[in-house]
Amino acid sequence: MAKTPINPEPQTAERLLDAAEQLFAQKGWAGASIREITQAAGVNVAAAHYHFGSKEALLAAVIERHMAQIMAERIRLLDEAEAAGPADLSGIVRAFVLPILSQAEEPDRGRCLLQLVGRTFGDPDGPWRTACESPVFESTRNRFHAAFSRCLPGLNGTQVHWRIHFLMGSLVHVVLHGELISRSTGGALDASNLGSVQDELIAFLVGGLAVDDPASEPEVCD
Amino acid sequence: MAKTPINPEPQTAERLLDAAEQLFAQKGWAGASIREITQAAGVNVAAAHYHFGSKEALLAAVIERHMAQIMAERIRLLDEAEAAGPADLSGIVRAFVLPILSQAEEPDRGRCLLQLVGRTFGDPDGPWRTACESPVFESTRNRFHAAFSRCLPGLNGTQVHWRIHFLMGSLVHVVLHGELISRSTGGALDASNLGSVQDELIAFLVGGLAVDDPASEPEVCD
DNA sequence: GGGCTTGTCAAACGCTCGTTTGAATGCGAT
DNA sequence: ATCGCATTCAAACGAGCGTTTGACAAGCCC
Repeated sequence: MAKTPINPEPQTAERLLDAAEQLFAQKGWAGASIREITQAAGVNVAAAHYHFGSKEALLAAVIERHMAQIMAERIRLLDEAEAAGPADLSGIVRAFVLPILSQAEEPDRGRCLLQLVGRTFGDPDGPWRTACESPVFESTRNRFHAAFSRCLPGLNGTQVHWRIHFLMGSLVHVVLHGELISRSTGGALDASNLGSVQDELIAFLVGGLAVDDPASEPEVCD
Repeated sequence: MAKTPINPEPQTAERLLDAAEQLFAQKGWAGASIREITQAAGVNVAAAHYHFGSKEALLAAVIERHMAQIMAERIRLLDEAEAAGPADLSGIVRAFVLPILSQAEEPDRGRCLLQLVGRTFGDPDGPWRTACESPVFESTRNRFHAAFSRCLPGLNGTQVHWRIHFLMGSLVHVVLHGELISRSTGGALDASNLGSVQDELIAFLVGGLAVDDPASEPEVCD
């Protein structure tokens, strides 16, 4: 029961989680092997199964280790934004987006975790999908759906739902490929321009969320 | 030289491409095996290496088979939109988005191919990335960058570049997960509502692209 | 001390992987 | 008839996979 670590190396399980996080993010579920992970962690192959039971359970543990904390941070920011009455659209978007983006800033663990979770959306049936259907995700999504709906009275629930997913698409794309996108414009993605990219993203998302219901204005005008 | 097929089964290579497309899209690069693919195609394991040389080359052949055609369709629509003077924002977005979405409608091959390519963005270093850095992609991106820039005179090149990527994120997300998103609202994603989802997406993207430069208006107002 | 649990280790389990081989087949050209 | 070429096939290659096993060391409780 982990009363006191017995051996001189106290954190086998945590080092496994670290290595698994990084390698799953880099190579994907099928691409990263238990042997690679245990070797990177400097532990025996059997240790992974002893501590987690299976490769799949190891992945689930990696995701759960950090994702609930991001959801909590989202809720905290939303509470903060709604402290003085209903929040405006920009505030809700920031509460949704900033916990992800600030995690993406720290290159060591944060970005790996996010690439890992972002890959969830690209792997249709792997363990990723089921791992991300936890109630924490569900409740957070409901909370934000309500906040957005309050801010966008002209839209019905389905429309809000779709727009949240449009938002998530842009967000995931930036987290996964921000560095590559930035490099293709000539620059890097460091502290000097990361803030402005975040502002650009938030502005884009607010602009998209706030457009009028296309069904109510069938005419196209620029 | 494929003068005339000799054996009674005329298209071994094409059936391999079909099966590879579907299984790569379903299971990912490392998740789909040559044995699975050749079995689904009803051909021998060695046929894959005889016709394509390696698993990696097979994937490249799959991508190249359809992606250039989507790019050509994008350019065609953009030409059409610009036939009578500079196109408006909505017209450019439609030219960029519709070839993808209409492919996504046909469940047989189109959607598989798009899930396959969409996964490209989620697989950092696999053969996907290099396969999608072809000059066809490059030139199409440049063409649309110019069109968007003309439509958004208040933004510099880097801003336009980022906004195009925000757009691509939403687009890829919808293509990959449209069915799942739709199911989570209770309905399916069939012909009855697919058109409205497309309109919603285009409206969202136009709204996001058209927002003012956030750097020039530092104040937040809803 | 004698059990008992916890953790680690090397070794092996059966299996699937991508790839290669070499023989067999069908067909046009000489 | 004979060669050459294109194509297919069953079988095998070595490597790596996830997982299991059994032994062994170290601390706890009686």
